[in-house]
Amino acid sequence: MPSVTAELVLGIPHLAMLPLAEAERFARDVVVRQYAAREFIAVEGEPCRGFFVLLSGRARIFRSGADGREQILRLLAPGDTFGEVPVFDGGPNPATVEALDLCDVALVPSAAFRLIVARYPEVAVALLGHFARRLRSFTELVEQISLQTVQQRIARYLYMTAREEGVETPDGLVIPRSITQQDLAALVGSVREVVSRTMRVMEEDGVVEIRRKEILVRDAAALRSLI
Amino acid sequence: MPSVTAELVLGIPHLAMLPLAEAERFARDVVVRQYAAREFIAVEGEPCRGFFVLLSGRARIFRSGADGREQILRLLAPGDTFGEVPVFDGGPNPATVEALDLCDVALVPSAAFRLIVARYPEVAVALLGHFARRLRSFTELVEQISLQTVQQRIARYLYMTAREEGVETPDGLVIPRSITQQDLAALVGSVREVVSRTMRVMEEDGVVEIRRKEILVRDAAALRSLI
DNA sequence: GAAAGAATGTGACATTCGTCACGAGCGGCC
DNA sequence: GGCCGCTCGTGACGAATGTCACATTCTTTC
Repeated sequence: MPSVTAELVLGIPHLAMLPLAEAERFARDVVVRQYAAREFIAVEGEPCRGFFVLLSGRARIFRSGADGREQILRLLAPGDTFGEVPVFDGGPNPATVEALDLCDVALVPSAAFRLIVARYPEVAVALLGHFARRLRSFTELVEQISLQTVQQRIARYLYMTAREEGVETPDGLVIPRSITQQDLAALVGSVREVVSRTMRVMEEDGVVEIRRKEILVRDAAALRSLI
Repeated sequence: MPSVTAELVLGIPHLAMLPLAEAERFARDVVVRQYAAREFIAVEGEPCRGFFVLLSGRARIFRSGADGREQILRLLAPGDTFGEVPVFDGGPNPATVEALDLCDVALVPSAAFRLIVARYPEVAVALLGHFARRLRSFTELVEQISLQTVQQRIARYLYMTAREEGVETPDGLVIPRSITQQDLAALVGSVREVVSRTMRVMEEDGVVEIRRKEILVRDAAALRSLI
């Protein structure tokens, strides 16, 4: 079991305001493990052992339906936490978490964490803020899947990603392609083929340019107007 | 401004464990108002004034898309609370809340509530549990809308409602029709016509019987197997 | 540098689902 | 009792989207 430092604990979003002594005590309970690409970090329906912090690598949280189709609920980047829900409602894991790359993951046991939450109101308030933001983003996701077309959802993804990760070039914003079309489809609630075709149409309209490893947003305003 | 008693405050789910003195102090900040059927209690995008408790009547939380279609996120019954999200993430209302009946609603101002949360860890923990359950149910909603057919979603609604509110009769469980087909459609992410037709099909298959004011579940097992 | 494995592009097709239009039933409300 | 408004039923239609099959391109591995 790798040893965990107090710095790592203080680096966990919800726990940044812990006193150092408490962080050191707490560090003894935290376990770090590495997961290979495609390995499951948590599985839907299984009992919860605690909540997780993604230290490095990327992962996806998804649910899968009867026919094998999947819906991604959230993509995880380093620093993100997940698995808080079952810690606080006592149920099983609501979804499956799968490593996309090689991932380092810290596991914070439920019991220790709940103690901290009850003792440090700042932690509880930080966590409430986190839950609130997550609920808000679920609201958006439901609206998009239910009320918007696939093209609108893809346009939104591209527009948002371009704003967050886009790199300026003479031709427009370049988005490094961080996920496959398969995953993009699962993210927007569709299937690979439809995503491929939809992006082609947007390319023919001169809005974007689909390249192998990146996407060039030629006309951000036009992209925005599709949403 | 109607006066509010400490008992009412202690009856609010998250606040049940407050000491009486605190509840009495807190009661002075709470405001009760009545809303007519169809009146908006909160509007998407507007700034948040606090969180609400539905004291009597029923209401729906929904988002509406460009074409006027609506997606219901949650149906509210007496005792339910809503509007907590913007209190804790600082954003505007994420959705619109509309009274279905004549409703009595208590408004708990943000500032007073946040103070209580910071001071009483039990309140914070209760609230975390509440948020966690809501996140879990959103997970279910997303999966259903994204991965299941309209028939499956309707079957699930009928099955769940029959279990919760159904009354045993010789012919099967009777569900009082508490919402219109329009609202049922908005709840499962579809449109009225499709809901009407789908329920007809289920009726022809002998699973349910659609009556004017109620729905009879003839064969609960068959209903379950449709999900 | 082959060979295997991913990821992607694309055509043809099936089906669900949403849209439009209209009629019927029921319940207030003067 | 008769006019309205709301809810519901239903047919016809079209569009969006999912399915299947297969070719192509790129990446990784041995």
